[in-house]
Amino acid sequence: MAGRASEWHKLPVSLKELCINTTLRCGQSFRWRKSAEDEWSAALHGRILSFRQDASHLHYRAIFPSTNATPTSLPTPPASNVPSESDDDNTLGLINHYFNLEPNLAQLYDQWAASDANFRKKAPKFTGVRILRQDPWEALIGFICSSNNNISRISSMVHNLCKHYGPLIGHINDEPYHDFPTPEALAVPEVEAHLMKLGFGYRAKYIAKTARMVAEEKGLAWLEGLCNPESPVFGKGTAPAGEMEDGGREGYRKAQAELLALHGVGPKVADCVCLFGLGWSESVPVDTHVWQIAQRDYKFGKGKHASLTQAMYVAIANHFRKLWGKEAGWAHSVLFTADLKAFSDRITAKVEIKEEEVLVKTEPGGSLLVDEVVKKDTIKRKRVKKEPEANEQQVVEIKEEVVRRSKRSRAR
DNA sequence: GGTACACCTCATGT
DNA sequence: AACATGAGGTGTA
Repeated sequence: MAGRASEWHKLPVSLKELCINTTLRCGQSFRWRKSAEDEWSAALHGRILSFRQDASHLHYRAIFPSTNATPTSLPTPPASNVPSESDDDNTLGLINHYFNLEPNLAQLYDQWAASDANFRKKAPKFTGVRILRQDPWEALIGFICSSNNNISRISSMVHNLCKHYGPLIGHINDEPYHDFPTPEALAVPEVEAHLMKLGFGYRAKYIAKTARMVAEEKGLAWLEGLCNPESPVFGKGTAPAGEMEDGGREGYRKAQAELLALHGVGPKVADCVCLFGLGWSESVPVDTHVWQIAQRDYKFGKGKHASLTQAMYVAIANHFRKLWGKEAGWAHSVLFTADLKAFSDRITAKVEIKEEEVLVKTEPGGSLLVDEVVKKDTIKRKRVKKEPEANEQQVVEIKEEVVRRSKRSRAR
């Protein structure tokens, strides 16, 4: 049963300022599900949020539980952030906060482009990538799941956490949507064995330990206290965030250092939590992917036995901070996204179209090519041949072949 | 301090 | 069909 208030509203936003199709899929959040064509939904702050976007507007809808039950883990946004206008539940305030809509993104892109030729070259096809302001606890657990893992599996693991340990908020198309579980919910003794059974592998122990540590020892207030004071968990901050240095501001360095005490949290995961959950925009998480970018485009580690040591990690992060400044983590995320194979169609767009044309031409029977991104580096190509005359079974033959992206341009 | 190596699981390539 | 590799790493020796 759909809860209260499910009309669509809209907010004027250009695609250069926010592109949800990129931002919600680039691996900073693992919660968003496709609820319809060009529609993304997730349970957040005790409601189901859905988004669509066109060239001029972000369209949104909030569905609340039919019962006026107790609010979930996160506090209701303070009234100071309410832009008024029939927004008594402050969904608009939540959206402004979550999408981090305050900064002028086009201006930031210009700034990063001005100081970096590589950014200038790569960024134009990946405009509108915004750093989300996610809940710190959710970001922490999500990125603990990310070690030695890929986006599609991380997403399904996070989905499982919500499904088994998070409060049910509502349904869309009979699909249940759960909010993210609290630390307490994940601190119960059965969690580790259960997650193990759910296929979390060695991360089951990390999650169980970290949940207990936060729930019983450090407290959620400790985690939220690591936030950038200019960008607290919700609302507008007042306190200054400190002076920028090579290694980042003091608050960032402290947050990163404290997070390292948690099980399953190394430098990379800590930096992801800092950037995506705590509002420290200078945090530059260096994973194998960024390491490759640093080698390929910024001449790092070209030596013989170059490996991503701790020293190398810091050197790369510092280099990017010096290059792009206070929002280095943001700029880095744009380049990271540009390198994601799930988006590689944007790089090879022209080639793809040519291939299709050729294939259609060479098959006079009239065939349809449907490329869909199945996983990060593969696409599933369906060739659907249709009978010349229509009968009840239109699709006579469906061939599926899975091919590597990189090889495709040469194949055929 | 820097370097191997194991670690759960899943998908893909050989 | 078994085996290796890598996936947005971390903990340990």
